[in-house]
Amino acid sequence: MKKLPRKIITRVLLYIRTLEGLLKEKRYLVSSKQLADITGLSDVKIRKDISNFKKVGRPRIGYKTVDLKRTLENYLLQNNKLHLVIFGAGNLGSAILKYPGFHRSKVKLVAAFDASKAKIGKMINGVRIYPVERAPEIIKRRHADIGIIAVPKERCQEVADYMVLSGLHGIVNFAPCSISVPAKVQVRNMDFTIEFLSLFCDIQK
Amino acid sequence: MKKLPRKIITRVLLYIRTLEGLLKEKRYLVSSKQLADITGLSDVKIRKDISNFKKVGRPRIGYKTVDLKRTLENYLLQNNKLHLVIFGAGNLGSAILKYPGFHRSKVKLVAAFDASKAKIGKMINGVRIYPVERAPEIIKRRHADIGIIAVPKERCQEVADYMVLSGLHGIVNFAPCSISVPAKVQVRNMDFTIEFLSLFCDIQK
DNA sequence: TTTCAATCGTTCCAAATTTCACAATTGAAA
DNA sequence: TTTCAATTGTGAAATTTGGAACGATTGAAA
Repeated sequence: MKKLPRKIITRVLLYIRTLEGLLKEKRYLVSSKQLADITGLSDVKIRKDISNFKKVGRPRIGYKTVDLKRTLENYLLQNNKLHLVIFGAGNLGSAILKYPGFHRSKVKLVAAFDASKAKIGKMINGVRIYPVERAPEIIKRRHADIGIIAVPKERCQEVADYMVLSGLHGIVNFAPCSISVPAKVQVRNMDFTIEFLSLFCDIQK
Repeated sequence: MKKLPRKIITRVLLYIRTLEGLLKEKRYLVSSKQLADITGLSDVKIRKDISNFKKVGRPRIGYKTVDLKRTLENYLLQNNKLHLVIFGAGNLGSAILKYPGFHRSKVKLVAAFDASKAKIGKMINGVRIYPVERAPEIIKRRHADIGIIAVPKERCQEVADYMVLSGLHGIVNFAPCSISVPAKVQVRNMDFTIEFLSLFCDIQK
């Protein structure tokens, strides 16, 4: 299948999260209109996103929650599991380690790395903290795909370089700074302050 | 000036953050190409974003860092300061309270609210934790603009309702769930897991 | 059985966004 | 002084995204 734009992928993941929620409430049928009400998106957009996969809805009825979820997951994740590692086990790192995200079965944080001797060997939410030097070895052994940066921004580029060296192909950067990496490595930046201010600008006018 | 689309606003905030960094390194001139290298965006896009404001660059020379930063800030923030409150002072809430974002002078977290008796009265990073019931009063007194949701998702909608009731016009939701609010209230969702998985999908193909 | 209302899937069009191409400007070097 | 290379700013083309319209399908009700 053709590669989908990031925007659609992100929305589809939101649908999957929403479908998980509906399943917990034992709602086994759902229409694009209902999904639209929950997510705040338009029903047409949702149908169009879904139609990128295969015909799975039935007119007049809607979608079977279970089937739709499975269809979206199959196309997007293809039975693969995401193995994450995190650099930095401070306040933010610990919070991410304990983040109760959806889709536990597909996403697993497999190791944390920290420079502080005092933290090495400790566990947070079932994940062991290792010295940074062991990152290349552990990343290879655990087949980690993506690394999270949760270190102070002064260390950000240095850690990013080390992540690339260790063989990671994706980086989610929570530090409020830009990093420079080879083109083959994908980066997502999560700067809280930029989000706050951008919302602020929106509501000002 | 005409209201800019959110995408441009977000990028301009990134430029401001970048310019702050350059100033710290005493770099007083910068070209769109250099900004492009740092941020990973294209130089044309950067010039076009900047041209929404006023002519501030000089051909062959580039932009004066200080002037460009001031211009962007003036148009976007207009000397206003952002007052934030946060609901939930658990792991994630504490991490946000300690987040070392840029632009400290314009962004201030003024109060935290938590349901746990044990936390009331404590301070985190200079911010006092209050009982949730005092939110409406404190939000009005401190002129808070935006509220952050950092509570478990089971409490998410309930807290969102309370935030709207308290007079907030913007919500940044860190819980992995959707919330329903009146149209006048703007919401930004920050679901870490969706970010991780969306990056994962990108690097898979 | 026929009609009807709800809903999906899709085509076409409009709007937003990005990229391209290039004229205009400017300091530096010949 | 003249030329040149670097850089800005911008109009137009290209691409992407979102929305409107609508035919097709389907179970329910008359």
